[in-house]
Parts: sequence; C-alpha cells; structure tokens
Amino acid sequence: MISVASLRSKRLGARWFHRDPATIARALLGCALVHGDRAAMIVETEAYLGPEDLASHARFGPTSRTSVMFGPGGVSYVYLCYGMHQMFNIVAGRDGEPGAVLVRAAAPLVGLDPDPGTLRGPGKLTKAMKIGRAQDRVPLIDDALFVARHARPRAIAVGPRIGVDYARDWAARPLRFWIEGHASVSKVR
DNA sequence: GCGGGGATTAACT
DNA sequence: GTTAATCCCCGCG
Repeated sequence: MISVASLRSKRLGARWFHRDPATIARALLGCALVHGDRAAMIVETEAYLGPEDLASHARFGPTSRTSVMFGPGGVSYVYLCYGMHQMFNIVAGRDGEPGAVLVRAAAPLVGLDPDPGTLRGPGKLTKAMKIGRAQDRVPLIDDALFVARHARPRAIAVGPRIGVDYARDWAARPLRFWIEGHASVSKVR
C-alpha cells in the first residue's frame, strides 16, 4: 500500500542530486514526486545543462530567475511559461555546476485523479500537484515537497527534447528520457 | 522603461 | 496543421 508516509521514509538526500543533469534525469524515472498529500511517479524528464546548452535557461549566465540553477542540486526551480503554465524543475549538479531537470510527466499515485492523463505534460503536472511559484527554490529536503525512491523502470527510452527548436544543434541532443510505453508519457517519439 | 519571445495546452479548421 | 490565451523575464538603451 502506497502512502505519503511510506514514501517519506525513502526520501532522496541532497547529495543524490549532486551529479550531472542527464544522469539525474534518467535516474528520476520511476521515483515518486511528493507535494503535501499528493504523490506521483515520474515517467518523463529532460536535462538542461549549463551556458553552452542553447536550450537551457542557463545560457544567459546567472540571472535573477535562473541563478538557482548555478547552485547545488536538490533544490526546486519553478518558473512561468507562456504566461500561464508553471514548469517544475530540480536543480542538478554540485555548487557552481549549472543544470536542471524538467519533470515533464508523471503517473498518479496518491491523492490524485487516477486517470493516466492527469499529469501528462509539464503544465498539467504542476497544476495537478498544486506546485507553483511558492514552491520555487525549495530544497527538496522538505517535509511537504520531496522525491523518494519508488519503482525501477523496466525500459527507458531516450530522444530529443520537446519545444526547443530554437536551440540549433542542441535541439537534437538526446536529453529527454521517458519510461518506454508508459501511458502517462506526454509524447511518443 | 520597452519590446519580444517562450522547456504549453486545448480548441479550433 | 493553426492559433489564442497570457505574463514574467531578459536584453538593450
């Protein structure tokens, strides 16, 4: 029986996130994202690297919005996109190594509509999980917002990131990860 | 200050 | 395939 209480005991520590974004993005698949009394299994992620990555918010260097990406991993980064959708990211890497992982889709576990489409897509995910700007820059060693070990995916697929065609050659890099065949993944190859 | 664009979504034709 | 909704942030002056 899955519960928020049982997930809390399997929480990932800050150091777990002190690796490169692509490694974290892959390792997050199958983990549980918990906010308050809601929990969902992460099924799709994207890695965003440092200033060299033309798709990453870090490409302009640290700014008022993105400086959190340049700090230590294990901290949330939430921003508004297209004026209406919140995007939930987890900072990855050690202090001074910029990068983050966008959580693009998840499957309902606790306290959510069980329809697999409920958290399919980054904007829908934050809406369903009630994650917003109040959850920006929160260290995930938090009683209300954290990530926990949960399941180990059977097969993982890799491909180009979504919606970053402006990033020239970086748009084609294989930095999107998803659980092969899972019904809650936002788009298929 | 001002102007432009975006890590999206749903509802169109 | 196309488009509207909607607003904060960034770059420039």
